[in-house]
This record gives sequence, C-alpha cells and structure tokens, in this order.
Amino acid sequence: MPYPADHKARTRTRIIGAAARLFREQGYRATSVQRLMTAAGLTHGGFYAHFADKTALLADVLDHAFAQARANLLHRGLDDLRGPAWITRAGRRYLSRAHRDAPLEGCAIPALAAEVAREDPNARAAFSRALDETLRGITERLDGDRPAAIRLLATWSGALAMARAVDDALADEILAACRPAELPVEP
Amino acid sequence: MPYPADHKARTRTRIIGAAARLFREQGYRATSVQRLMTAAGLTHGGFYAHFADKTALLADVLDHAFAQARANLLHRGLDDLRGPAWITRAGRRYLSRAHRDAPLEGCAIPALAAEVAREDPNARAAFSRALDETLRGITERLDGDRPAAIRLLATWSGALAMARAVDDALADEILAACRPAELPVEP
DNA sequence: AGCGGAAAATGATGCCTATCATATTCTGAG
DNA sequence: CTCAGAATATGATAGGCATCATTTTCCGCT
Repeated sequence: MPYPADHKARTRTRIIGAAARLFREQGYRATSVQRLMTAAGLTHGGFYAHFADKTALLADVLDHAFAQARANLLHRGLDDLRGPAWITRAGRRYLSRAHRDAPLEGCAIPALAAEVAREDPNARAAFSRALDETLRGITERLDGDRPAAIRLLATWSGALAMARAVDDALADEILAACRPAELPVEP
Repeated sequence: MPYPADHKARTRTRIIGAAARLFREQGYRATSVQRLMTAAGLTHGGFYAHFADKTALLADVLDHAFAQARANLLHRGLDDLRGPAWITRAGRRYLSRAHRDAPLEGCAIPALAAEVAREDPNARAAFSRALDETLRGITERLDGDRPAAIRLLATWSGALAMARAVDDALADEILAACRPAELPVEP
C-alpha cells in the first residue's frame, strides 16, 4: 500500500466538500466536473476513480451539506436552547442577511431542493434521509411536535429561497416578516 | 405587411408559454433553446428573432408563470373568499399532491427561485415585480396584513419545494403538516 | 399573377460538457 | 535504492449547447 491508508478517503472527502460549496452556490447542473475538481485541487479525469458519475456525488453532497446545516441550526451556541428561545435564536441566524448572501455554506433546502426534485431517485432518497434527520433534531427542540418542526422549516426555507431571488429591499422585508420578532436581528 | 399584424406577437407568446412549462418542469438551465422551440412548434434558429438571448426569455417567463399561479391562488373559484376561508381553500389547492406532481403549470417559486437567484439581475427584477404583485393579491385577502401574506407564501412554497425533493411518504407528511386543517384534502 | 418584405428554417461556429482509456507520478515496503 | 502498485494526470471522444449568418418560405398587397 504505497499511499497512506486513508489517502484516497481524504481526497474523496475533499471533493465532496468542494462540491457541496459549489453546488449550493452555483447549482448542481451549472457546476462542471472540471470546475469542482479544480476547486478540490485536482484535475478532472481523476473524478471517476472516486465516484461512478456526477449523480453519485450529489447524494454524498446532500449528506454533507445537511449535516453542516444541522450544525448551524442546532449547535454552535444553540445546544441548550428549547422551545421559543431556540426558535428565536435559530430563526435569527437562519433568516439573516448573512445566510441569504452565503448559500455556499448554508442550508441545502433553498439551494438544492428544486434540482434534486428533477434528478435521479438516489438524490431524492439522500435528500429524504437527510431532511428527516434534520426534522428529528428540530422536533426535539419543540417538545416532540413534529408537524410544528415541519412548518417551521418550510417557512424558513421558503423565505430564504424567495429572499435570494428578489432585490434587496423586498428580501429584507421577507426575512423580517418570517423572523421571530422578540429579539433584534443577529448582526 | 405580408403577415397578419399580430402573427409575430402570437408566436412570441407561444414560445413564452412553452418555455414557462419547460422551465418549471425541467429547470431553466436544463432546458435548451432547441427543445423549447421544438415544443413551441418551431425550429431553434428563429428564437433570436424574438428574444435577445435566453436570459431575456426568462424574465417574460416569470411574468407568465406568476400570473398563472396568481390565477390558481386567487381566482378559479376562490374569488369571493377572504380570511381563514380563503386560506383553507387556497391552501388545500396549493399543497395538494396534484400541485406537487405538476410543476409545469404550478407556482414558479419552488420551481424557479433558486435558479433566478443565480441568473442575471433582469430575471431577479422580474421575479421581484411578479412576487410583489402576488403578495399584494394575497394581502388583500388577509385584511391588509402583508407580513402574514409573506409568511403564508413562504410556508407554502417551502413545503412544496421540500415535498418535491423527497419520497412520497415524507412528501405527504410535509404537505399535510402545512395544510390548514379544517377541511379535507382537495381530490 | 407575382412581387416585396417579414417570419421562420437551415446549417455552421466554437465552446463546454461528461466520461473514459491511457500514461505518469508518487510513496511506503523490501 | 529500487520497485510495485495505487492515486492522480493527460488527452481524446462524442455529444450538446447558445448563438448567428444565410437561405427559404410565406402571405397580404398591387
């Protein structure tokens, strides 16, 4: 075994990380294999030593991106919050201008749901699994009320999707209307 | 004037109509000029006699698609409803399985917002205008409460976007959770 | 009847794409 | 120091893409 045992796995992870950023920022279809491999510091041909094809990568990217979004939503300073306190703080973060302007590290739902709906069933399955896990995490913060968790994520992701597609003034209005109102906006 | 005076305008409308369906069903980027012109009953080269380029078409498509969505949301049997009665009836229609499974004639927000966010500013401006007009229509049905209109559309469009990206069981759960509960589901 | 000019079709350009067969480079083991 | 074989790079193929210059078709007017 000429290379360190985990070398290939680490490269694979690097590719997924680069793709997760690019897919969210520019879209799945709009991101070429060439560009994502360059972003990962490799050349295009080697891609197929790691993934059967581009759609196979998409499933892994969804896992990665949802895990990142879960961290933003449930941890990173929000670990101990429950109920309305968690909603307020998490909502301020999710519906912030920073999140609107940085899709590349943000939630995968507004960025990728539409394309996943049109791609192959593997991507849909991965999206289902990852979304369900996220919903379980949110449900936990809401006293087990899963329908409430679904409505919350629908509202937030829908607001972010709209805010990204409109001019700044309307975007701010949308984010403000959907943000829990009790506390001032996160900087 | 060798052709009927409105000939060109009618052809242009036909192209927009075909594109509005294809863009929502398959995505803006995934729809080639060739395919959309064929769907309109024409050949690809003539496209540029009607539009400067593909992005110019997108703005017109957004107008067209939003107008259609407004008709579904505010008219077609819902003209006289206001307040909770309208919410219930419109919500049953918007969050139906039929709407989930027929993006080609449905709301443009879950289908196209993500791509509009990445395309040129003209598309964004058209999306802003069309969305604002839709919000005005909804606000009217809600006693002038515009933030409530925004939240409603965010929730519904977010729910539909998620429902389209997941398997059928989870999709039904999402649609049900976001649907006003007072009446049974529209067939 | 046939002419003129607008509308649409044809066909070509050059670029970008996913994929894959082949070659090269790297690095731990002997 | 060399070697073997895995990991990556190179280069090619075939197809799709947006766009545009050119040609053909159409149809109301004279």
